[in-house]
Amino acid sequence: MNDKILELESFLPYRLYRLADLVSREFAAVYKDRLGLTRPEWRVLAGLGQHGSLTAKTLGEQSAMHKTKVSRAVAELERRRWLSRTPDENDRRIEHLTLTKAGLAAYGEMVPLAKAFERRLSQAMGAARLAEFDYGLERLEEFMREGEE
Amino acid sequence: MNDKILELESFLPYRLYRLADLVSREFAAVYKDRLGLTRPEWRVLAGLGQHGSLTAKTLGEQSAMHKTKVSRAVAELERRRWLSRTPDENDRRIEHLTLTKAGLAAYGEMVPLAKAFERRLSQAMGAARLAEFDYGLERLEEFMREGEE
DNA sequence: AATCGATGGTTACAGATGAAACAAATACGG
DNA sequence: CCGTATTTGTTTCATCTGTAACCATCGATT
Repeated sequence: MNDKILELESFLPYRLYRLADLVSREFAAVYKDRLGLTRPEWRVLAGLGQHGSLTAKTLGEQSAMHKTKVSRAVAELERRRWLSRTPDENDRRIEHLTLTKAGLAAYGEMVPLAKAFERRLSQAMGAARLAEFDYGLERLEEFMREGEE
Repeated sequence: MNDKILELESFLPYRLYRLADLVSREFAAVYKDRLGLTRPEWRVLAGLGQHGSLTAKTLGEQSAMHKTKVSRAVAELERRRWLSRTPDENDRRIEHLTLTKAGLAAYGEMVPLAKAFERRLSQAMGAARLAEFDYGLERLEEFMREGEE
């Protein structure tokens, strides 16, 4: 092993990033073509579809997005009337975000597409392999989160 | 399994992207603090450090970057005099890019840091787990590349 | 209840990004 | 050769991004 040289193509951070980028772009094509959404917008839709109602802050945590991304994505979905804001009764800084009928319809359209996409990915590995891979992801996530706070 | 709902936190594309983003940011802090590089610049440095001399095109393929990113990163590293361009004798569209002394020094400084970073990641999983994980990455990469061309 | 720090969220700004248009050179079919 | 298509690389432009500044509100302390 030459330790003066780094093999980029087997460097874990690079491989991870490249794969994630590739996968993410491919999937982005789905919701972009279909619904004209950006990634932050898709994540907001996904977050609210899954949880029913969230504040901007919780939404950001739940979907790992910077608050400015959340703010802008929410504004856009509101403009389309795919979500609505309900002021909190006790804390006027907060608004509860909920999908409208139209938003739910869009979400309902995306869910099977997302699942189909994921299924294709999973099939690229076997089910057993996938479990191992998932576990690896988990360990890494956990490791990264430790170093944080 | 409710098939009307997608669990974002276990959705593979999302998990991959989130982890890659986290890891990438953390590592970016290293080369940013240390050398003031952006990610594209770091990749150019890494590509040339590893391969000695490349054209912009090859560099782009080798490091999975859009040609405009390559173009700009190369321009910046040239401005710093970390790399130099040598015109190709047979094809005047092409320039061969090589690191200067200063560029090599920076690369030499980064390699052990990169390896240390990767080692810490690897240790988050066992060695056996890592092999499985690597294999999973490979399968996914391959699968994604198939769908391409 | 007045003050002061923390919190939820938006906005302004500066930098990074990719699609598309571009320039310069080469390849290739007639 | 000539003209056209292709390749390499840069630039332009419109969009996306995060940092930092900001505003309004809340909570705790006095």
